[in-house]
Amino acid sequence: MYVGVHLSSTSDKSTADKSTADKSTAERLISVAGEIFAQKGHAATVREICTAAGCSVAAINYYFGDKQRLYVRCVEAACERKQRLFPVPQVDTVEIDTVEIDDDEPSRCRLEELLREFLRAVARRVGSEANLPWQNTLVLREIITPSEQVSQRLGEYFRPDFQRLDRLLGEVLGKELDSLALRRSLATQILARTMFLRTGKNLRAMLGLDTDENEVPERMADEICDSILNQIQALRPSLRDRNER
Amino acid sequence: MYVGVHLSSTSDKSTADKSTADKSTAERLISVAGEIFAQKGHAATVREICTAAGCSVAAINYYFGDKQRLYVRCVEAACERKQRLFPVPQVDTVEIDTVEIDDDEPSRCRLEELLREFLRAVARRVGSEANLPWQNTLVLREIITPSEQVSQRLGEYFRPDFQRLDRLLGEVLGKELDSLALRRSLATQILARTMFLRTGKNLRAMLGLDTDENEVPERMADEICDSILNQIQALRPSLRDRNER
DNA sequence: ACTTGTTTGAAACAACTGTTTCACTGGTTC
DNA sequence: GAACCAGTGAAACAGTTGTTTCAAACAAGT
Repeated sequence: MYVGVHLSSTSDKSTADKSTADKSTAERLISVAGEIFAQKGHAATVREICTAAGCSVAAINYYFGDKQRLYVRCVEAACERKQRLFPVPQVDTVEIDTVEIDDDEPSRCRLEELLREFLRAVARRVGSEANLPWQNTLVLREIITPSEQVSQRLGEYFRPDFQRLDRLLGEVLGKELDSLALRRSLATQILARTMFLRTGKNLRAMLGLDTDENEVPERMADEICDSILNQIQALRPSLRDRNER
Repeated sequence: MYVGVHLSSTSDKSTADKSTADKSTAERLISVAGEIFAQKGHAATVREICTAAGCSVAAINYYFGDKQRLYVRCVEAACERKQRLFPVPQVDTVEIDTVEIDDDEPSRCRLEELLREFLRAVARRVGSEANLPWQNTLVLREIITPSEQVSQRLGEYFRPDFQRLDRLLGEVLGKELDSLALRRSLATQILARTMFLRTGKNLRAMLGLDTDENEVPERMADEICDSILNQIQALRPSLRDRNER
């Protein structure tokens, strides 16, 4: 019977993933299974996973208990790797609190640069397919058709970053513009355009469009950030008039 | 041996779908299989499909040849139903061509209203979960992990609508602002925020956010349209100065 | 009634599914 | 050496998979 203690020796290896070599069997299983699960979902079979990982079928039950728990572990590993490889810049709340919220121009510029760095970080996380070949696909699958066991765990991964974005938007808006509805509207727009960094590639391929040069995540993040800041600017009549000199 | 001529009698039934009653076996199979495929992907089994459809397992091979071709038929049926139930307003090119492209205010208003109607239509298509319980999910699955046989067929369904959006954006921009890069940028933004009408629901549920009242597709389409028009407006310095009186 | 072609249900098919068992490594500790 | 133990491979397990077969049911035309 599986008791679930074998993985304690593998999770502390903080080295980057080598290509299916010199990794432990459990690590190889996760990366190989993650890729196959991303492609085929639950239709992936334990035999093709183990053949690709170069081990016998007994390994899955030995290390993870059963196929379902291997799948859950793959999603968790995907989130962990996304966060570790592309960490969101920690918004120092102290730094924010010391900034005066009124129309002080340089402090607002500082806040806008923080938002830009944040958007670049999450754009890198979603858009860099080379470093995350299957992780984003697997997470996207769970977003479209959530399974009970995984979705709440995914929520725990997303929530802190979302709250950070929400707080950041509130600071950029300033106290006379800030409102829950406006923050949600802007955050929704950001989430949508960020997710499209991943889904848009396939959609463009379907439409037969040439993959444009905006593929670089930072480039797209800047476009999103400029768009958001312009929309906020348009809501600030006093500042706009000042710039219209 | 399956010869693929049985469906000719079912495709001309243009009535709306009744709930698994009085429909032909092939139609019941498509709607039931579509729902199960949307939930479980290719992990769905022919037996659970046929049990839900109330027929024997032989029916799938009799009407569709095999499971894979039933799946392809489900995706096609999803696209057909989406287009039939929520048709995109046919932009009358004659009407557009007769409109002068210069800064004539009422004609530009007319073009912007055409864009708004277009965005509302595609928002209804993507956002109305009551009338399309599984169709959008199935199509989204194929966008994230495209299969060779289906993706090009999906492209043929999407392309005319996308080209119509592209043309419409060019007209709204006007000849002095229009450019391929700008059109693509705006179209990308629109596609992203439209797709999020569907994916955002699950994401909000994961984040524990209360489902806001903006769920109404038209409401969201108007928000997108206003945002797009404002961004275009910001690029038109002459007009903005005129409105700043 | 008889023939015709279409549709269905039950059973059977081989192949494959996830999981378990068990013998057997290779290494460590007494 | 002997005893231990995490880790592995090969085989076997019962159950399920997609597909096929075949006889029966059915409606329609002659």
